[in-house]
Amino acid sequence: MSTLKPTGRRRVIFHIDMNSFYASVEMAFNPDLKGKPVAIAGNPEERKGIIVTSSYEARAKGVRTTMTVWQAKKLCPELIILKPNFERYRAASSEIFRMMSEITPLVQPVSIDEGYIDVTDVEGQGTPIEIARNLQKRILNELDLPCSIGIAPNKFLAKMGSDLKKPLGITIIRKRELPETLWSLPIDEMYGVGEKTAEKLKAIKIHTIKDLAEADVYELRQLLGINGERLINRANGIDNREVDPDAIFDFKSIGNSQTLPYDTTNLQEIHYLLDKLSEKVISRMKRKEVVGKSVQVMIRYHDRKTVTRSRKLDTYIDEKADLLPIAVELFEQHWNEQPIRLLGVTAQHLEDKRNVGEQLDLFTYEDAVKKETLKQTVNQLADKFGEDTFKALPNKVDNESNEFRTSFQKDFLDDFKK
DNA sequence: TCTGGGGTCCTAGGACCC
DNA sequence: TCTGGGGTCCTAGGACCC
Repeated sequence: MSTLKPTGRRRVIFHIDMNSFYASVEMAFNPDLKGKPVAIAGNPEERKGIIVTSSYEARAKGVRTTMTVWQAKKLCPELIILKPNFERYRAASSEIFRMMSEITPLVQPVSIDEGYIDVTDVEGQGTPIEIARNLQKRILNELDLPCSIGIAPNKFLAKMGSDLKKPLGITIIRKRELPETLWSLPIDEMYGVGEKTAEKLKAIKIHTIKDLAEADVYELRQLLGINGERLINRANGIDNREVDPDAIFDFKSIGNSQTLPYDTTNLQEIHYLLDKLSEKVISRMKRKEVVGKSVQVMIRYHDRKTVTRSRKLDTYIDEKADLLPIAVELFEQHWNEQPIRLLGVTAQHLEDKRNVGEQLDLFTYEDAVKKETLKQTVNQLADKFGEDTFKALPNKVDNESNEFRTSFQKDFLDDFKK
């Protein structure tokens, strides 16, 4: 019994990818930087300073994302290093997405600097290539920012396409041209294949996307689980995912983490950081009007070994007074007393506050009724067994009252549904 | 002197229920 | 008294992406 998706329909999807986005925004903001090696680094002075983005001039000298600042400077002594300016990037980003949404409402932002649009049903704006050229020109002329665009019948191919020509490229990937456009690429360059998967694939003689496209489904399922099947499909140009404009609204977790300036075992510092992180998480939750039902703490030790510990809650929370004690408790229960490099606090199982509002009331009401009923039950049982027997048989009472409570809950919920 | 901070999705084992 | 197997939830970890 499988329900077939409405396939067969040819779609035209763009993937728009901004070229070295943060560095480009800085250059647009300060044209003196143009033509120079520029890099954006997390915290340029501290040990945790790593390169987040760099200009093409810096890349030419070997500067790469995730390098430490001191490594990058060794390769390129004249490198201009800037602190990230997120307000600037967010402002530029929302302008870009606004321009996309003037083409079609089917815009799906993926991150601050990339997104998909579905132009299948766009009319009166020219051919897909013309639409892409106009969008690219507009972003360049009005914002002074370069981007690359991939045009394809699905998201995966569009994504691969936008990666092929940088900066300022437009690449069309047609399904019938896969052997020429995609298959010759090494397996590491495929979206969805990271370091670990590439290693596993190479071990069974899969080196190019073509090798993957022709691989045995059963063998790959053994090796990579469901992902193996998916990767084979993608290598063959199959990807039915829709462009979903609402995807950004149902996020599933909100977390903040921070690497300490030095490894520590100092409880005061640790508590201070947990407090700060919890505060950030809560303030973001409030801004997005969500509540969470589970809390996770992440501890990274000196040797980068990372543990996560989480707890599911009975109720939804969105107050620091509720979050912080749980975070602290989780930390204290699971810290092995080794020096700590990084701490993180995350709220999970998020729900829209408005959707949960009624449920919150229901829970409170239910709890109240439950307590009252339990009291009655206990009294009834005391009557039934006699006060003395009752006290002597706590287990029996617990079982009886639990059974009663369970059946009561069912009735209550059934009633509520009507 | 190596390696940040924000996420999503998948897997696997144990508990628990039927 | 001895017993199978499926489904779901919870927790922890890992892979991947930008």
